[in-house]
Amino acid sequence: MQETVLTGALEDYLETVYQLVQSRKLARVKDIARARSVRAGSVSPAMRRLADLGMIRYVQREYIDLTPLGEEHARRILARHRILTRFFREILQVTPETAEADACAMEHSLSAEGMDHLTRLFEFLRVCPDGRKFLSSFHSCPRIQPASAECMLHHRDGTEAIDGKGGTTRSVADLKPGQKGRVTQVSGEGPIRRRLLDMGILPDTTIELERVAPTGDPIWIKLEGMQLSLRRKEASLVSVLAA
Amino acid sequence: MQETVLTGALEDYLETVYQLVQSRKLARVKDIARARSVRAGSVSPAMRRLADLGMIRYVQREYIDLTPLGEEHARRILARHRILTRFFREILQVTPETAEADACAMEHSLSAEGMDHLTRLFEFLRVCPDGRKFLSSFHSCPRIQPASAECMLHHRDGTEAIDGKGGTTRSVADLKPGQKGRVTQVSGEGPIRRRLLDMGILPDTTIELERVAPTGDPIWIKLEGMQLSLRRKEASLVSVLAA
DNA sequence: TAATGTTATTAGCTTTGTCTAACATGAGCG
DNA sequence: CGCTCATGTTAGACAAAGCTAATAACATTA
Repeated sequence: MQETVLTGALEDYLETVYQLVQSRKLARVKDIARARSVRAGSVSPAMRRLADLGMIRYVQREYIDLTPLGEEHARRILARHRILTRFFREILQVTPETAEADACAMEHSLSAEGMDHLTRLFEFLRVCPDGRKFLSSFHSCPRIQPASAECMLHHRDGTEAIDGKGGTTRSVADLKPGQKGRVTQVSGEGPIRRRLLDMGILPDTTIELERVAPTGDPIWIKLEGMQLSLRRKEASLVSVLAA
Repeated sequence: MQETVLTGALEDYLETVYQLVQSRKLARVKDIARARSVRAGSVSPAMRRLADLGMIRYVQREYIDLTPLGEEHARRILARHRILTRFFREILQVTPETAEADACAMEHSLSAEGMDHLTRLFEFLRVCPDGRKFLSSFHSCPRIQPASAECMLHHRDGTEAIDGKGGTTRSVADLKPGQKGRVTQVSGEGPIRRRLLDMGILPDTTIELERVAPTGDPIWIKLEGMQLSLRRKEASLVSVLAA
């Protein structure tokens, strides 16, 4: 009954124990090992540690039982897991396996505040009419699931909306050296899009064109204080609002 | 130049090195240690491992430099960090420090697919008119920032919307033993709301009322195959659509 | 009762990542 | 030239998690 804190791995064990106790009324070392894809030899010491923390009642070689404290923790972790999985699946629409894996990784690290606000976002998207409308236009966007061309129009509208008082939208490739622009949209698909995002090019970041190679092809930009070089083809996919 | 993979900690070091090189043109062990809040003695071996992985050029006692490979990795990690931070701050509106901490924890574990879809969601919310409209109603909701009562109306509408063909909405406290309901809304604030969420009570989960104590106060429910007990006061905050 | 098989525990080893404390190196100064 | 100080490196310890292999404790079966 120490006053140490649960590590991620211990939280996982606790969650597993809870699920086993719920589903088949008993948790044995062997089942826990199988559920967590770990050898039995790793489970015993983990159980001892959980017992030291006052989370489980653990008499060697007998069945494992949660204390009220452990049950409370386990439920909290499981609830986190569930809402994260649902967020990834229902809102972001990633594949179920990825959703599961990402939820697993996040459930131990996300702050209470982040979790709380994410939950509110989730509820809002599912419950509020604005949210539901948004969600359906998000999910039907060709960028996520090829469907209608409607969304591209939205994007064009969006540019206007960000724009506000009618600045000129152009691509980074059309800026002149020394000119700055605020990113309104990153087009492109697949690896090329990923590359642009990997460089930190996102809506509402400011880009300054530093210089253009004599041939016109590699283009050097400055972004959040960093120099980067872009192919002309890449640069043309980034829409900016000249500032 | 091994073919091992970067661990989370090494990614953090790499990110730090990149930022130091960018901001002050040189990365020394001491600066890295300070930036990461570790002792210098922990940095040296980490640098050696990064060098083994071909991420940095590292001559002992001299300044540290990124290889093109390392630079690519660092940029990707940093971009993840930035978009996660922005998502937490701008979309979820958590406090800046929490946003930073949560982004830090997630940047190493989130899958490429999850990251990609999250980025699209972010862009959509910032660029698409539906998204922008939704976002502003989300942010002005009294549950996030006490403001107008407008959102509660939305919620009421939302219930209708989830409802669809006009079932009866009531609170869990009003169900009869054996009756089931689908959660449409979780009201309440602060710890009591947190407790309900910690038990896994979310929109669109199914709850069955198992039994009610003779006095009427503790209420036992079944949720995702688990038995839970609720105070009457808590149960009355959960709206369900009788199924 | 003895033999066999399943399950749990333990001991010993590995990796990662941290710490402290001792030691090394080089720069600047007296 | 040699001292001192800031900075880097190394060695040794420790904790968390995992693995394997040996052993212990039951349970079943012959």
